[in-house]
Amino acid sequence: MEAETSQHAYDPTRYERPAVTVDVVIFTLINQELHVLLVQRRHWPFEGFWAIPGGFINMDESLEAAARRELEEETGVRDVYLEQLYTFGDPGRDPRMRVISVAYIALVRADAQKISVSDESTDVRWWPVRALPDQLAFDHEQILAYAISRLRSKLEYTTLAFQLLPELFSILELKHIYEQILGEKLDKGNFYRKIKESNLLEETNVVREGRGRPTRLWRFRRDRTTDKQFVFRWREDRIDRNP
Amino acid sequence: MEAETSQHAYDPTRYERPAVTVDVVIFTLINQELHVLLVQRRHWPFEGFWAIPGGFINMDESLEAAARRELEEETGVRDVYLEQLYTFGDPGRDPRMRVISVAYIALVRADAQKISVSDESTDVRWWPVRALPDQLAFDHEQILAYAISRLRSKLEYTTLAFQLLPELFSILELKHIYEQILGEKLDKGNFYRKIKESNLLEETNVVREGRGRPTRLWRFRRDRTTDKQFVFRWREDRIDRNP
DNA sequence: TCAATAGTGTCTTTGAGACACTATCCG
DNA sequence: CGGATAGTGTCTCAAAGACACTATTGA
Repeated sequence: MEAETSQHAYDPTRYERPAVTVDVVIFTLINQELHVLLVQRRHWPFEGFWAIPGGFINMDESLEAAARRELEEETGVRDVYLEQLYTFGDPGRDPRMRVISVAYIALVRADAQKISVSDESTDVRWWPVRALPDQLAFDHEQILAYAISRLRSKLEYTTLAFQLLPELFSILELKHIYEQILGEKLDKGNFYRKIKESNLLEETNVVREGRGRPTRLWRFRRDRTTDKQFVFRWREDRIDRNP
Repeated sequence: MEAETSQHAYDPTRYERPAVTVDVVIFTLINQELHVLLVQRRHWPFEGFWAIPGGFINMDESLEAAARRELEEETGVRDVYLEQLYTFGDPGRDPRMRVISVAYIALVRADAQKISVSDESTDVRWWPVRALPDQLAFDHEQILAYAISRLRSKLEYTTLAFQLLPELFSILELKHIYEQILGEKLDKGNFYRKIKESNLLEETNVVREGRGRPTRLWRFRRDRTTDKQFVFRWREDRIDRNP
């Protein structure tokens, strides 16, 4: 219950209030590799450090709306997969004041992220998750680590990976993504089998030529951008511990 | 990143701030049935409605510490399983002001909850989740529904069920809990097999007499109260959608 | 003895994984 | 033809489920 813990009425306005921000961990795939968007801070504290993009919530918008606003401000992208990750609120995580940060994960399609992130500005960058900056601002290392771990575990039992792919892709490309993110090699035959059995993909007539035998391209069946259906599961074992 | 969205420095203090509360959905098992603790509101808004216990955070305590404080205030119980659920922050969910609520789930052992919840006070009650009040205060129906769904899905792939059990219990009791919470009958033989293979339980010499053949009692192997090891998984399929 | 509850054994089916095989392109 | 990449078929083994069986108590 809110604003009332014991038997008497409370005056909630007399409480000191923390600041509330929304931070968005934005993932995309660049050259088949998982990247995350970070911004470089220009002021104290943590001046020069890289940080997860975010900002204060407005009093009239929902948390998710705030996350979408931040996302669009940073990348110009809308209608992407967005999910609340966790809320971080330890005292002292920001030296200026008490800040509660509601962290979100966003998945941006591989072909969409080109639109965004103006190339000339050096203070916003896609970082490969395998080679992140040594130190991040605030407790953002912890947030990012948790985001990556959650993404990994969710990919194992959801269709989330499709959110990262372009409209058309080959099955072996998809396999590659899974390998990237799970960090292990998968068997080609078994992958073909499972993905076909799942019936989540739709064959197209499009074929892409390459060095060897040309590849058939496929697309994800349902409305991709906002799909939250959790159907396909590559592997059974996954763990999502709290940070 | 916090307190800085664009290129210039911000004065964060000029932002209006929401109130931040922590709500704790406290589960326990009474007569083998899942119950949740609710408190009845005595003041506007939602006077007379039942609500999830919670309260404002102090400026010098972490979110989890606030949740533990609330939990102890309501039930007198410490050292229980506690996990952050989700953060609810839609504008208008509290008519008095903008409130961000960080919701937690707590699991209280079956034999512990007797200590708590003074019987004479009618404004704090354990409610069976199968027969909850029609309407709850604020958006607490949504919070509670999500908590139950999360609990269900987590029980399927974690050892969380043990957190609800007393120190000693029989395997068929454990099976009963799983059936209760999953809402389906499980095969006795298969349950015995899986639970033994998991090696999570430790046989005791204690035997409980009943109507038929006496039952051997078991205990959970590791430090139970704070154990977060996710090892035993009754079934593979689980889904945890956002609320 | 039987009713009641506890606990075990075993057969069948499913599905994951390993891995060898075939297919189609370019040169 | 051979190298390269795409895609298929099939065997094995382990785990899940169904279900029949045995065990131990009290009345």
